[in-house]
This record gives sequence, C-alpha cells and structure tokens, in this order.
Amino acid sequence: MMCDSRVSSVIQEWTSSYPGQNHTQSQNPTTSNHAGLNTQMSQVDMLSYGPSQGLVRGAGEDRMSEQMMGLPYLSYTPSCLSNTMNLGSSNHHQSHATAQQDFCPFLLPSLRAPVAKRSITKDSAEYRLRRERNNIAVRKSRDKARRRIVVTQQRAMQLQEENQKLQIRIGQLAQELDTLKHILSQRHLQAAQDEATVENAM
Amino acid sequence: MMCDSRVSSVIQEWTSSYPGQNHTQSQNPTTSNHAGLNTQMSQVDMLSYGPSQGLVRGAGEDRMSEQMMGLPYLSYTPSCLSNTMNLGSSNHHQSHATAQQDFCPFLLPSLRAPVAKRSITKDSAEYRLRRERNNIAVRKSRDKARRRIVVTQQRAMQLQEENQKLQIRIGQLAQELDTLKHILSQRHLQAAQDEATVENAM
DNA sequence: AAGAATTGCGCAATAC
DNA sequence: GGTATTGCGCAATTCT
Repeated sequence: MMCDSRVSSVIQEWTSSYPGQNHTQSQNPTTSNHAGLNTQMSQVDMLSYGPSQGLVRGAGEDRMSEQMMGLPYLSYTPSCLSNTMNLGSSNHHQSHATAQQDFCPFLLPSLRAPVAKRSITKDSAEYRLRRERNNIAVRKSRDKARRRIVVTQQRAMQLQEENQKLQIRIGQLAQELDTLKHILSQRHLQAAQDEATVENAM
Repeated sequence: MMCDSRVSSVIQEWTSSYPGQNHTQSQNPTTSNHAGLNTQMSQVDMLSYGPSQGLVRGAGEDRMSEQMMGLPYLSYTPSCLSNTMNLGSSNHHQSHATAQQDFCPFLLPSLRAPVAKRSITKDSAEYRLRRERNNIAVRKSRDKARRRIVVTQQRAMQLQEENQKLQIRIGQLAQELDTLKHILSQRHLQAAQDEATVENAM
C-alpha cells in the first residue's frame, strides 16, 4: 500500500523520460545497427563489433560528417595506410569545415555554400562557448541517466522484497483459510450426526 | 513463484556486474566530482556542472595526460586566451607523448626516459590496433550496459504487475477468511442456542 | 529559431 | 599482456 503508487510513478517517469525507444535513431547507418535498444541479439555478439564496419577513417574525429552527407559507404576511403600520418595533422573543425568542399564537389552549389557562412566559423569564436555549454549539458544529462539507473535498480530490489513479503502473507492467509474450512467441515459433520441422533431418538 | 528466482538472478547480476559503486573512480579529480553515482544531489544541480572546474584547456583532447601527471591544478595553465589558436594545431598523440618532456622536466630521468620507448611510440604502429580493439570493447560494453538497463526496467515493470496481482489475491483471501469467520461465529451462536434449548427441555 | 537534452562514438585512464 | 568499464569531449540529432 502506498508503495505501489510511488513505484508506479517511478516506472512511469522511467518510461517517459528515457527516449531511447521512441527516438528515430537513424542517424548513423553504419555503426548504429547494433545499438537498437532491442534485446533479441545474443548469438551475434561477437560478430557485430567489427572495426566500424570496415570504414577505418582517420583519427575518429568528424566521422559523422562524411557519413551523414549521404554517402555512408564507398565514398572517400580514408587512406587506411596514410592515416597514421594524418593522425595529428588535421584540425577537428578545419577538417570538418573543409570536408564538404573536398569530398562533396558534386553537390549543388546551394548546398556547398554554407561552408563560408558565419555559423560554420567554429574555429575560435563562440564555438568554444557552444562547446562548453554542450559539455555541461552532456555532463548533466549523463548524471541524470546514472541516477535514473540507480533509482530503477533500487526500485526493482525493493519490489522484489515486497513481493516476497506478499507471498508469505498469502501463504499465511491460505493456511488460516484451510484451518477454518476444516473446522467448519467438522462442525458440519457434527451437526449432521447430532441431527441423526435426535431423529433416531424420536 | 518461479518469477522470483529469475528476478533474483537478474538483480544479483545487476548488482554484481555494475561496478560503478565499488570502483575507485578517482581518475579525474577536476571533473569527476559530480559523477559519484550518488543520489543525494538535487539542489546543487545547476552549480555542479561548471566548465571543467575552471581549467579550460585547449581542444579537449589529451586532457588527462597533463592532469594525471600529478599536477591537477595550477600547473601549466593552458593559455586560456590562445587556446583558440591552439585548437587544431596539436596532434593528439604528439602532444601526449611530448607532454612528459615539456611539462615534467623535474621528474627523474628514469621516469622521463620512456618517451622514446617502443611502448610509447603510439604515433602509428600497433597503437591503431590497440585503439581499434579498445573501440570494439567499448562498443560491446556499452551495448551490454544498454541491454542491462532495458532488462532491469522490464523487470521492474513486471514486478510491479505481479505486486498488484498479489495485492488483489490477498484481498480475496482476506475477504474469504472474513466470510468463513462470520459463518463460524454464527454456528457457534447456533450451537449455544441449541444447547440451551435442549437444556431447557430437560 | 535557438538553446537544452540526448545519443553514438572515440580516446585515455583504470579496473580486472 | 589483454579485455572491460568509465568519464569525458565532440558532433549530430532531437526536444522544447
């Protein structure tokens, strides 16, 4: 009693506040295939964690940029042999900004134009501000997720305890009920016998 | 019944396989202060997510390296004004490898020597191999964590449902018990009256 | 339309 | 030695 309502609210909050299920989640077709929040993958565990689906890429920075352009595969194989030389030479933002020019020359000019826009001038202006703000948001969000996990786990343990207590209570009640039924049947028998006795006496 | 054992195993697995609590977690004194898996922080939410404790640093890469050297604060303030220029100029591994030479000249030579060692030659050898292997492990681990979360949540919901059913069952049993007790008391009364009648007739 | 929140990923430190 | 976990920052996306 009363615990159920609290539990209910927690579950509710969990379900509604954990958007992993209803999000579209179609952002990265190459690496998101194994993170679908689904539970029906167990025998392919060892096979699903390939090296980024073959696309090795450079230093692991601005990877989305190239893939999200609409060319997930076979476009701009990132020189698997020379990536060691490229490792530190590429500025994150620089490479991100120029990638659209270098590797997507076939796009419509209207789509390539934004490269020089002020909004893309991330090299050192309020870009740092935005990054820092996002970092703070990320920390906060992850803290929240961690707390949520802990709460859910505690709730599960608590529910399990309560379940055991309820099972015990049910056992007690059932036993008591059995006893009473037995007594009642005995009384029934006794009454029948009494009636029979009286009838015989008449 | 039977569900409890399964739940128990799940909870057990959860508790034992989620090492967030017993890990030392002292890796980054500057930014890890707010991620202690503790649930008692609610009114300081907005205050705990500062910009990395004041240490702005360059591009957010190889940050641990400098801090983990044993000089978390006040050592090598990373030129907060010129970080915008430094943003892309620093190679991750290069800066990491040379940091020990540049910023720790007071260490014993025996501790500074490893810079040129093969093991620290991460620039392009089997470093990539190690990184890729770790990346695979990370993906796998996070998948596991995600599945664990989903399982725990489902378990909690299932336990809640079962709890409600048990509560209902308890209500039914209690009612039945009440009825039987009432009947029994009536029989008691009846028997007493009968006995009195018989006694009077004698 | 703009900022906050969420998420997948890679890196480095660390635990095991 | 290797894998597993974890905190963090980045970028893309979604939510508000």
